[in-house]
Amino acid sequence: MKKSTAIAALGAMAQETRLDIFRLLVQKGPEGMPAGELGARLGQPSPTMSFHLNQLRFAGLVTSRRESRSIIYSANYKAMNELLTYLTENCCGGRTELCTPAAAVMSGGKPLETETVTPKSSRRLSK
Amino acid sequence: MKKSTAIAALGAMAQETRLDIFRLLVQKGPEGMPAGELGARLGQPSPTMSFHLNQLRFAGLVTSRRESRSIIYSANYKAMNELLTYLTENCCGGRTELCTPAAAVMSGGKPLETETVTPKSSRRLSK
DNA sequence: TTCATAGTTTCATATTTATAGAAATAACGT
DNA sequence: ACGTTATTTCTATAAATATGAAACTATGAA
Repeated sequence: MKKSTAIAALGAMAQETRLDIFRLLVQKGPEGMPAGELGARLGQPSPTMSFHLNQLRFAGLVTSRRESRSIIYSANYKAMNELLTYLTENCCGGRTELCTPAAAVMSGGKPLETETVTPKSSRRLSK
Repeated sequence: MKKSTAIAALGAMAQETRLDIFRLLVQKGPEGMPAGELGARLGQPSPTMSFHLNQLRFAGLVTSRRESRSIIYSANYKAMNELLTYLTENCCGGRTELCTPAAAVMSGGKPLETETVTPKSSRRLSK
């Protein structure tokens, strides 16, 4: 992975709404989630969502596909994997063991605490 | 690790000069490196360095100590470890194996390619 | 003390990023 | 063709970030 790619990915993750988006998509799996549902869950207006989704897309962290009226976004696990690899290789000075996440050791660790996201504006999901 | 801490760390790394600084410090080890030498190696003026070093310090990624006239910065491996753990746990949806860096598997992998940093202004190091 | 060195802080400026209303576009049902 | 829904693009504005000159602070040496 090129340095510039890593910087783009880091910058994309370094923002609360985008980090929330990515976490939701990762939980959802390859099936993905439409932009509207993401916006409703995070309590963000659609232009704001569109902006952040674009940032994530340019950074290669999510992919999108149209499905009838909706546009479905999904997490790109490969990109996240490559980012973690980059950080591990480049920012742990050979001393890989010093920076290796605990989770990696116990393969099949705890199943991700689902710390529910609090929407800013309370808006209803799907009617 | 709190979400806000992770965002601060990601933001700190998402900038070329700061990523370069961190990589140099990680390579150097706990001994650390004075601000001046970092600036000389990266070809950045001191106020710029001071600014970026502060960002890294606020994000908890580096520590500093005064040693006579110099101020020595060192990488905080623990912080980087925690960031990687956070990303692995929160952004890999339980599917830890999908995002686990290869480097973590082959413990004691390749010793970090030292891709030399090109200084912007060609300035001499140490006289 | 005075001087040089190593760094920081202050400041002005330029650039980038974030937010959200209004308007435009796309896909579908009638 | 028309209305509805889903999302984007355009636009404006506010806020955060990056840069470097100039001024300031701390340390050690002459």
